[in-house]
Amino acid sequence: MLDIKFLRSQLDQVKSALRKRHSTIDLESFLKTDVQRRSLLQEVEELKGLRNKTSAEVAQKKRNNDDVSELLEQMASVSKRIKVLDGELKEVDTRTREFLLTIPNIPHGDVPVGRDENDNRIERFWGKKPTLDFPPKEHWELGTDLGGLDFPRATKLTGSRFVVLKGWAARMERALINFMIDVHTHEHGYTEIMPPVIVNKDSLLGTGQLPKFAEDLFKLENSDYYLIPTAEVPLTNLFRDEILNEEDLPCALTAFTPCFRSEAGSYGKDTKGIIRQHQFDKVEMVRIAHPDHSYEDLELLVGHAEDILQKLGLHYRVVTLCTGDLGFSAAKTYDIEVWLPGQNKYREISSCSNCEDFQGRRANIRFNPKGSTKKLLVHTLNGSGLAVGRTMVAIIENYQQKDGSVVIPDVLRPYMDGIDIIQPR
RNA sequence: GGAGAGGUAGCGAAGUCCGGCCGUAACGCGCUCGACUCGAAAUCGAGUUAUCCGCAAGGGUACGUGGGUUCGAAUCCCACCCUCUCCGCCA
Repeated sequence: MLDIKFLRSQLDQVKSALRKRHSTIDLESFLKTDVQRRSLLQEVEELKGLRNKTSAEVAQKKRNNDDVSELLEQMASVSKRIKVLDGELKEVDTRTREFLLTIPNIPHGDVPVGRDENDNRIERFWGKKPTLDFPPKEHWELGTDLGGLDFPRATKLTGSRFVVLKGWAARMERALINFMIDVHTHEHGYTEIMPPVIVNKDSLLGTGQLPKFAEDLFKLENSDYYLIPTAEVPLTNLFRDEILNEEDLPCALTAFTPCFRSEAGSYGKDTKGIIRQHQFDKVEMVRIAHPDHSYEDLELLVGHAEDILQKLGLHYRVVTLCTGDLGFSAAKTYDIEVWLPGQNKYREISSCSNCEDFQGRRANIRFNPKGSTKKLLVHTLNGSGLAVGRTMVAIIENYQQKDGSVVIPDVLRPYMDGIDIIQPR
């Protein structure tokens, strides 16, 4: 959510930011509502001031046994008027708030202006593509042949875009989760959290999934509960409506959770394999940061995600998302794209964002700066560290051998009973 | 699911029966500053809600949420939400 004062005073800047995002939000009619709101507010506040003053007078006169009938008569009509105006004001207030909740964040000045992923800026590469002296296979073919991925049965159990992991694949999923969490907690200074994976509406409003993106979520019937699309939601909302101490910043949290996405509007995309599922595992990192240092924190965060890929020996590149590709709540986002030889493509495996105070304002997360009584909004950052299923895809495709076997990366072997290779049956 | 208790500032909590002199909200804790001290503890003193409109002066709002009664509601009435305790059920 943007600061309404900022919106009023820096209208041109906001308009230009929205244009860069290719957003078609109508600010003009909103501003008219805002003017209306403020004039209503002034009128009703004046009347309430009068009412309060007169009420005190009534109390005083009654104590002296003076006649108050005239005052009571006057105030009856004032109160009626207040009730009418309060009703109008409430309606306008609701509209204002709902509108503010639909405006996306303003991109950071460093973010390249562009339309879609083709305009993203490549920042750096790490590692090299593996040299394979045979035509590489895609992960679903290898995974199925090796008996680890079972798509038909997942379809039977549930439907499309689900998978059953079996044997070594189930084991690798669990190994990856433990490996990632261990690195983040032992080497990167994160505190591990096991949050609920079902959250309420306020939490989703706080991080920006609602009200605009309800169709992307799974909602539970007969309640206002939703399955989380990412652990960013529970981790960031841990501090909703709280006031933190300045010395507790930055607060770094990590969590493994399953994530649930309806994937509405992605019907033709990635229908094969486990790249795009309705349910997937992810290790998430969240940082609640001091506003003066949040961009340093963003570099740390993306570095922590990169470290996982480096330890696994997977080639990747880092890109800065352009304005057209940027998510709703983010001011700046780095995507990490891992190389997939089977698909002959770089694919997103982590997304690391600084939301600045956008979520902080929505979720009302503040901190107490030393030597000041004024409470300030925190900056919030989140990043995958990493998407577990996609990491398995990357391992399968990058470490595949000519005979269809898959070598296990060194760092993962202690997590898999020392297994060094998955052999075809 | 049943019974009971509760929701007031950063935290705990008084106030609710009996509406106005109680929301810049008693009292306690915490926090900040100061005094004492070589320093600290203890003690003493001062300060400390948030938010909105307004250039300002000033004013408004908020006692879980939403309604109602009233000139006036933390306080009375109605509905709902949440938390805790006990009972039942349950991995």
